[in-house]
Amino acid sequence: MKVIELARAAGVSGETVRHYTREGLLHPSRDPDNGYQRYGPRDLERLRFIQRARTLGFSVAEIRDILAHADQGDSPCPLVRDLLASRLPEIHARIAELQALAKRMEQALSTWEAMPDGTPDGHSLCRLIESFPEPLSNTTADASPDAPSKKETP
Amino acid sequence: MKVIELARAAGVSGETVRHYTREGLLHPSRDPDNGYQRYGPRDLERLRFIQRARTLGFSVAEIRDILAHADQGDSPCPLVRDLLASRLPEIHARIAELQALAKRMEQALSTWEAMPDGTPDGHSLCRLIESFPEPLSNTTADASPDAPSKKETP
DNA sequence: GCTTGACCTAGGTGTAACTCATAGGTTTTA
DNA sequence: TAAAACCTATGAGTTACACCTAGGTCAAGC
Repeated sequence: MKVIELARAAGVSGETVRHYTREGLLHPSRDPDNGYQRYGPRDLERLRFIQRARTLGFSVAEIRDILAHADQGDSPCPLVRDLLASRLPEIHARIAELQALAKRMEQALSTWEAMPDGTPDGHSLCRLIESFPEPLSNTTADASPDAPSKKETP
Repeated sequence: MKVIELARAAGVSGETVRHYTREGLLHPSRDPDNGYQRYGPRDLERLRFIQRARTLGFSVAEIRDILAHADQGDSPCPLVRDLLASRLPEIHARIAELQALAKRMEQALSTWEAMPDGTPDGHSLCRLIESFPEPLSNTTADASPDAPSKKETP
């Protein structure tokens, strides 16, 4: 199979297949005549595995690790389970965040209906946003020298 | 105020303040003595506005536009409302996606408990993932020449 | 035989919103 | 006075691809 054939069989773009190959998730052989990448049915299985793992929230790098374990004959299952278990609470947190966001947006839109559309007065920028509660910030001071960072689904 | 002072007052990192400044959301003056950026209380208000807008799901570029409108004396409100209204369904879709993801993950973890932890047999990589339904793929063929793309909250 | 279109290669760029690093100058504090 | 904390500008790294360049390959139709 050539790139596009594999891609079509799995329902992804050729670029995606090339990307996974560059990233070391797929290991095609080479056609000695023209240097084209050649994939076999095992690669299709592998690609489908990748897709399922992606829908489970694994990053490409994590999937590469999982596949590397499996390629070495080790069971990747404990790794997979750990990753899954550690990610799950993050997902739930993200859902809660987004639900709060949606709520704020809906609240904003409905507040709007009660407000005139005109230019906001004086120094105010947009009441709609200005009247919103601030994100829970440590308004006073921050112990750490710099970077109060917050990462999401890494 | 210097960078860090503004940053601490708003509960963000100095880098973030510098980033917003580079991106044109904040317009500090310069200390002629040493070239340091100088922010005033208006910048703190502005930064807090930015934070609220970010929690409402606006991108930095969108906020720059909103602020530019307001700086010109135009009401940014219609712009804000349109952005809000167009983004809301995307947020809901994203929530649904994440909920489905969480469900799959939980299902995976509980399926696991019924399975042995050992090396998966033969050619299987990880039953846990392999036994999952494939993402709804157009397994047969794809009309478009390439790139079945899918974007999320741009 | 030749063109056309679909495909291939490698490599580089772009995306979002920062974060981190580099290299050197300044201010504050002990 | 020296170290710690901060400042400057600039460039690179992060994710998972998509897109582009520039040039090579291949099958089909004329």
